[in-house]
Amino acid sequence: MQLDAVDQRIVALLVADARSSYADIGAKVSLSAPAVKRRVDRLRSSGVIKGFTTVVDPAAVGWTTEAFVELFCTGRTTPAQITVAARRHPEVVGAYTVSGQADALVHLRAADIGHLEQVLERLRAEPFVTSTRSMIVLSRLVETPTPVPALE
Amino acid sequence: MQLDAVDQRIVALLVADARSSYADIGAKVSLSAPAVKRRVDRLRSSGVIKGFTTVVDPAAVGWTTEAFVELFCTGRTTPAQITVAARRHPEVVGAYTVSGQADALVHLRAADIGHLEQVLERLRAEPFVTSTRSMIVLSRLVETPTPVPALE
DNA sequence: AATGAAAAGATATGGGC
DNA sequence: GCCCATATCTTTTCATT
Repeated sequence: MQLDAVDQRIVALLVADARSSYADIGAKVSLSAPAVKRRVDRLRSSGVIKGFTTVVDPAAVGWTTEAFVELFCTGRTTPAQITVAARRHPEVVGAYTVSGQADALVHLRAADIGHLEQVLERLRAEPFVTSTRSMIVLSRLVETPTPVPALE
Repeated sequence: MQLDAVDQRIVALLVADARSSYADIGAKVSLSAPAVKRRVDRLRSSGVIKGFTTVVDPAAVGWTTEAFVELFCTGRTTPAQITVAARRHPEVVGAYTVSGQADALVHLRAADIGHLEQVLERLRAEPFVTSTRSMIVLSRLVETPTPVPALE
């Protein structure tokens, strides 16, 4: 789908605050509220906007530990297999196939180090995983949503 | 701040859809709309809820390339220095200090490989960076918000 | 301290143009 | 795309537990 400059600004405003009213957005992009809503509906149904979510402080909900784990897999492993395995574990918040030495990179959140160790054990028990290399997050410096070129 | 079971369910519902109405949430947690609003206000002001955002398909807004870059830094580098440097680049969507060989891990999104290369050059030009190791994302298998133990 | 009911104002949403 | 009408939602006030 092709986005014009107004669509991009609407998306950028919704990324900044998903609960903005259509009227507020409209005031900023010089459209009426119904016009904004129609664009947002179109952006949603076309898949540009995948949903609206809430940014939660992980520590506040009891998840204080975070890690990135490189997976080294057997030769015949497919991305689909990794996906299925990753989705089995609610602690996996991100998973990517990557270039370089590792085959995949998995982003984990866990309650504490004990929980993390347990998830790592479960991951390493997957039949296609030959080895892993973990980076435990010491501090989260930056974490932002996908930037949208806003064309201000 | 201490969250009770109802707070956790409210947070989980808002993570699933940040635009749910207070009445809808209230119907699911057996509270009136004003009661839900008061809890959400409290969760926001206490920092449990950091904000509401929109999940965008990066490809749809012109960002087709993604990478994770390990940074190796000089001995005297502080997390604050890395934070400042990372925030200078809008392509940095995540940055973390980590245990292991690397000092930091940076998550980048860029329009294309050329753009990514240019960002990498800028990162490597930071005075405290001694070397980098890049993993280019071949496919995004999983990407979900922080899970909230929902206690259903 | 937290809740529900009611009321007022703001917003969402569909139809007509 | 806009304007309008109505349904729904948000938010404040107030009384109750």
